[in-house]
Amino acid sequence: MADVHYQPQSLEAAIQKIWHEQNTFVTKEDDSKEKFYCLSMFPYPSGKLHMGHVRNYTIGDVISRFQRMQGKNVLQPMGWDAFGLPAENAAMQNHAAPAEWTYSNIDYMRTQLKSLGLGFDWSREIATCHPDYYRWEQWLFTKLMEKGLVYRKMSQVNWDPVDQCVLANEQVIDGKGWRSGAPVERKDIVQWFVKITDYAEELLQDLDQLDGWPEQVKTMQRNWIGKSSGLEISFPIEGREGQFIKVYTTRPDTLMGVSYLAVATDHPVSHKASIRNPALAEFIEACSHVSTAEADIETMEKQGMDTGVRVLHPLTGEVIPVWSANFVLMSYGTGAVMSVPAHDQRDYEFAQKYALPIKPVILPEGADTVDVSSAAFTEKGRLFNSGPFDGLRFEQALEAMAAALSAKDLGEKQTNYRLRDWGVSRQRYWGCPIPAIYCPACGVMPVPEDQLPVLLPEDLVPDGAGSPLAKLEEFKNCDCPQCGGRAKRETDTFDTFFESSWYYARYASRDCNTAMLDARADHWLPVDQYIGGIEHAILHLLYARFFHKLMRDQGLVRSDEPFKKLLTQGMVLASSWFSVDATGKQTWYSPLDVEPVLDEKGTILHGLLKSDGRQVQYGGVIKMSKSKNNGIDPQTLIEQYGADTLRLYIMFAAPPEQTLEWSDKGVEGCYRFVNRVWRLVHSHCESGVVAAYQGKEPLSKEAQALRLKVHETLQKVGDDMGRRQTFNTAIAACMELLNELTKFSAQNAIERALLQESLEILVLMLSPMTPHLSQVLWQTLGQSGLVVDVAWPKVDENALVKSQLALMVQVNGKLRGKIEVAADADKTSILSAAKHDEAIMKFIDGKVMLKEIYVPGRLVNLVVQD
RNA sequence: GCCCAGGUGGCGAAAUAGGUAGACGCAGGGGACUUAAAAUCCCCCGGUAGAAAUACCGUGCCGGUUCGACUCCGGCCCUGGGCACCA
Repeated sequence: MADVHYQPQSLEAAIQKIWHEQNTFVTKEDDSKEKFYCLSMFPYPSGKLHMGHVRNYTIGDVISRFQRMQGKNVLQPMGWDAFGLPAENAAMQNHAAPAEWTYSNIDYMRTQLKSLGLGFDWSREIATCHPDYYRWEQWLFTKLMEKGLVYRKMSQVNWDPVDQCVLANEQVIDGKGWRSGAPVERKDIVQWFVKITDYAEELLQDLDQLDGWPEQVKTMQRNWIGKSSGLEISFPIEGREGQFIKVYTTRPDTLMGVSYLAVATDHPVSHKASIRNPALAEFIEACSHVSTAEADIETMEKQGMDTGVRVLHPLTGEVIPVWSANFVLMSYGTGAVMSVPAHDQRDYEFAQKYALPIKPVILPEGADTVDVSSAAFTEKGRLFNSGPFDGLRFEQALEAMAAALSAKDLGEKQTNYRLRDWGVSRQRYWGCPIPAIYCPACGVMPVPEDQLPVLLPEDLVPDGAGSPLAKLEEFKNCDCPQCGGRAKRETDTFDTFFESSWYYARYASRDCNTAMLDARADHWLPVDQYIGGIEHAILHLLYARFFHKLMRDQGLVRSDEPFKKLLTQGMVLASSWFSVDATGKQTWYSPLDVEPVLDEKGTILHGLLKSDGRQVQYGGVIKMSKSKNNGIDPQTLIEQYGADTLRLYIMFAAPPEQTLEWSDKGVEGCYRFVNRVWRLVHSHCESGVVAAYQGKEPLSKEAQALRLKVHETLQKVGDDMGRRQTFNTAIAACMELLNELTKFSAQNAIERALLQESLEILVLMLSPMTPHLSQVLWQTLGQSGLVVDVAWPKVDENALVKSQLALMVQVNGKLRGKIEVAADADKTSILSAAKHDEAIMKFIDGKVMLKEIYVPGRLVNLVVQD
């Protein structure tokens, strides 16, 4: 035959050209077909595609193509989460405007996505930094202002005293600013908040209708929302008539065991007390040098100091000290907690450290003493040491305490949420301007609709010392829309989660310039399949759910939830290598430049640099990142093996939810497979294509077995790709089938027709993963048209009928043999066959049979007395 | 610290509803083809004992439920993700 070699580079470019010319993936609303909206999380345009993107978008593309072959009208859009911090950092480095950097990154990454053969509808492309996009979130925000769903309040940020700017949590390293190295300070500034807590209950309840979401993600969101019920209790401040410290507790049953109150270091009580207490002032100052990140606060050493303030127990009048403590957060609840060391472990440790009293008031069920000599007793039980409440259990105690407190007007039952309102202000330049105006005469007001959008000037270059917007007079100064006097514009920009909270809806109405969304949004929404990293399980997905409800209540969409089904993909990892120089500085090397050295068991000892043979240390298999220099560039692989091989490997190496460890050798294995498919199709077609076997003519035993395998595989692959979404096992099944097909040699015209049928099915099954290869081979097999428009092949039930079954036979649960039985054999004859099998008789001879178990189609277990 | 996952051969993994542990692939070993190499094709490949048949052990650790546990239950260890200004 003419030697036709597999040349992915030219082949893939040619197929991509056809898709482009025929507008293959441009999607229109079409009521004659079931719609399927398949969405992958849009990328931040960081410069170039990384493997995590490749994985995300390949999964989405495979699902999209599979669903299209099921006859659905598939929408798969793509866009750019284009505002954000990295653009400002790059701008500072290159002394260029973030806009320029962002747009050129977008252009490059778009060509990369196209070279992967992803079937996106590019006519719907969105970049969130474009005014046509962000004007609508400004508009929605002004509507929320009118509805009272946003407000301003003081809130803490990480402040770099040298660079005079607000730092993101990730810019605080060991309590110091990443650029200046100065210890961070906490600073209170006025910021905008959106009342997500007004929707807390609905966000919680509606999780129950998200059947297509992983349980794990729903659990995380439930815990994040953190609904609890308890009491809010007021402790009167001694000597200050009419003043109280309010606390919220979920354990009111322990109220009689309170030994102190703990308030945040930035609680008004702390501040007031510190005025005449230099030691306390110093303590509070010291505590202010910790980042605002909860993980930092929760893991630091618990410290506190007596404020000297005293409160009265609301029921007994007992005098209770008030401590200022670094682990109490002002932004949580009331910024104060009641401490019961006997029944809370953190309070216990704190009390031990500062020699505060530990008063047990709860007994374990059925016991008459409680041991708190080494740890708190944190379970619920029966009250004692609690005066009139002795003997009560939790529920009764809650009611009784609530009644007693409410009689004195010092407490009431309350439902609380851990969820806090969404702080959306950022003191940054490269973001969407918050559309608000401050007039000295008229106050704070939204920018009127006819003045939207508030345009972000795109030519500014940040210098690291605060937001350039705040320094730009022509941006800042404006006229008051009410009185016409001089006014100031808000110079903060939105949290970038704002943009990513509604982009999924805008794709449907992306060219609408009269409204945020139009009727097409309800045609496509909700998203049928959403795919993205597990790291977005809480924040992004919760904010997007919230935004959807805000848009619904604004009359923009009808559905309650944006994402019907969610697939959370795992990260892409690679091995890492480093060396340490005399000063302790680590240098990281690309895994491509290192030859691992193994011991005889295969454990990695160290590596040798391919360049000069220097020894380097193994840093384990970790997330691909720039800082660890262990990223693998997808572009190189596309050039070397083609997009199909890369796509196939990334889908084969692990199930989508799991982390994926990169292996160059694994890619080669997939390349071999692709080549084998190529060669088998060509060697079959060498002697001409034939019509596929239809299941009519009788087949030889071998041919029948092969056809069974083909249709079993088809059944499995359809199930794996559709219901199970385990693409790795689908590909493994295709590999098994290829192995069988390679061994089979067609002896006559009927068997050649069978091979034709088998190859057509194989090519179609693989097409979601290897769309270019399949397209070309489809034509080689004598077919015309686009594979993506071919209907998914149907399983021939007749091909699945088996006459014989292989059953495992166990004795006392241990595998001892196998038997072949007729497919329609009954239980009695199967058990008898098992008992008369030579291998089995050895194990049951002369023993008392206790039980005979037959699991239909699977196994026999004979239980005998030992 | 808190919340959520995961842990199976030398490696990535499979076992879908409690029923053959290790499919498929990688690496490795042996062979065929070749002047040779590459490519390709075939065979072997969890551990221990054994020439083999086979037996025993084996799914992070300890214990439990069951005729039968990678799978269910209780406790522990380790690794990863998130923790509200990275996206």
